[in-house]
Amino acid sequence: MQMGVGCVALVRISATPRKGILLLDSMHPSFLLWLGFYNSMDNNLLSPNSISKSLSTTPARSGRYVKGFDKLNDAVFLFNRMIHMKPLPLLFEFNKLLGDIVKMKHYSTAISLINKLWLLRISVDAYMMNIAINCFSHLRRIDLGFAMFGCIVKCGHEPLVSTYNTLLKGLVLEDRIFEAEVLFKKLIRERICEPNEVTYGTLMNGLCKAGNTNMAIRLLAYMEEKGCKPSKEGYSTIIDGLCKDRMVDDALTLLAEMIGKRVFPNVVTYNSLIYGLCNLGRWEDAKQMLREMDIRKINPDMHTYNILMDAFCKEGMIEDAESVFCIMIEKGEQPDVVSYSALIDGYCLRGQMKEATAVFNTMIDKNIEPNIITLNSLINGHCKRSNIDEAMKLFKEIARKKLEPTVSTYSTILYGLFKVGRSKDALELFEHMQSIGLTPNFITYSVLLDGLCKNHQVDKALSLFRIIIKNGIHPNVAMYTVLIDGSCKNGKLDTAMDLFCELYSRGLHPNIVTYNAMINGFCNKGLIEEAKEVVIKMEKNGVFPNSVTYNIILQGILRWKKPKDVLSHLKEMDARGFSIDASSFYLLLHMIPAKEQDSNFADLIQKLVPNDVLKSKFQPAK
DNA sequence: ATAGGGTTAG
Repeated sequence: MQMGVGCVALVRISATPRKGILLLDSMHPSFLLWLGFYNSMDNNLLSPNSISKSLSTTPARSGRYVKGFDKLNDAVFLFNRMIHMKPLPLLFEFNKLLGDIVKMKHYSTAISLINKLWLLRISVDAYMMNIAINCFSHLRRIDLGFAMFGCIVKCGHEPLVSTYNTLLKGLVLEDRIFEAEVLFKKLIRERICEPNEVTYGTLMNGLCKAGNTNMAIRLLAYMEEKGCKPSKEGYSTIIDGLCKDRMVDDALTLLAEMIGKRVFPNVVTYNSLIYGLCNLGRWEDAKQMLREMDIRKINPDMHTYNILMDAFCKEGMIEDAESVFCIMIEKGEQPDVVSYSALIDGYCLRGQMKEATAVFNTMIDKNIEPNIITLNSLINGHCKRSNIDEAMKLFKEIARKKLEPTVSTYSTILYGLFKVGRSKDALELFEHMQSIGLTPNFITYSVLLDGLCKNHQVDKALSLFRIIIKNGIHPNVAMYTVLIDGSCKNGKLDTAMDLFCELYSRGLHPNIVTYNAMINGFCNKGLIEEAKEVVIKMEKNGVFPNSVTYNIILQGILRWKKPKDVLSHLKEMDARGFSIDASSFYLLLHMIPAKEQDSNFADLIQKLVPNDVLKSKFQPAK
């Protein structure tokens, strides 16, 4: 745990006699310089004349405050006037103004203004300290927050619980949950302060974010034991964690429990539940939540509408999402970048790039700045349609818009490049993403393995697979399936069989796709009997062959010219209700000599070939 | 009086 940094020790700070008020020694021009803030910010967010700069920039994560430009301008202007008023306005006036600026998410501006007070040797109180620490947290610089904390301690002031809460929140925002836990335990063990419901709530949120909802639930029980009554925020945190873990019924139970204890849910609580229910496709239950909100006179907000729009779009129900879009406007909520992004993603998932682009243009017309997620969706849509040029155009647009590409951006582009066979470019991009400090994740690796296999670079995929495992990634069935399929299609049946065994030893279970890949491997080698044995084995394991399975075997029989097996296989397909796909039909036409096509065959084929295959000009699928 | 906890999009 870094409690303050070295440079703080060099700072001489003197306190005014009044408790809770800090005054810095005038020898130092700026606390930001002491804290190394100017030097350590790479993106120039805070250069010495940052106030004017931050006036001309909008916060990176939201386009919502573009309209707040004048408000920010006013706030900064007022602040600067207040500084020179005599007598000086009360600190709480400054704090209120700073609070407004923080609400507008102009964190570096707020820090600069506090710094200005500091420079003028105007005393700063604990509230203002909390504001500053909070701003550092949002800028992902909790190290500087701790440095500031060091200042407070240094001049002999007792930090408040809220100060610790703010520090905890900063750690949570940087995913440093372990350190947050350490700090929390230290507070209790050394009796530094009595945690309040905010302290517990912050830590519970951190635990949920780290995937440890169970521990968060235990903490909820613990705080009650200690006589600290959980607030609606505390309950909502756990409910949200449970919903994200898809344990929505447990979340609903907790909702009943909190109401039983007369802690009443608000719109945030319901938003989490609606998200969780929609995510499981429990539309009726989600509707019930909306009805309950209505009864409790809780109005849906922006998040509610966005959650619903997103859920509909993911289900391909864009028309319903558009209805929600209209309703929210009717109810006086302006759709924001999330609303538009949800719609864009919905169209992209359906491959309707014209429509997606139209929505994109609309949002730009409405002065709503697209963010990286919006662009990622569009890039994904173009990649899915194999339109890598359009995808690349947007990829370049990211830098032009001064946005930061994410790991997902790269994963998506990698997918697109592999899809059109540009594996060399993909591998270069993979190197590039790492060189700019982005760590590939599970999805990146999955895309890479799939791309390499589909582009006949199975050996590369296999050696990468070993590296991935060494790096601590736990492969799933899909990864194994990709490699098994790739191995089989490249004639490496032995490798495929080894992978198949390995998958079992990891406690994973092959699915229908895995089995089909293996069956295909045997068929490609002419080992039709072995392929059929796999079918028996998979049925024993509770995975049942599908139409693809039977067509793979049929094609194996046809390729390896075993006409005697054809009829019996077709009869089995008929018995099981499977039909002949286009590839099989193509092979049937070309490989069965005319004299073999007796009436028996003709009838069966007639029966097993669906009309759409007959009409498809008999082109093979591949 | 002013600060600090929970919700949405790839």
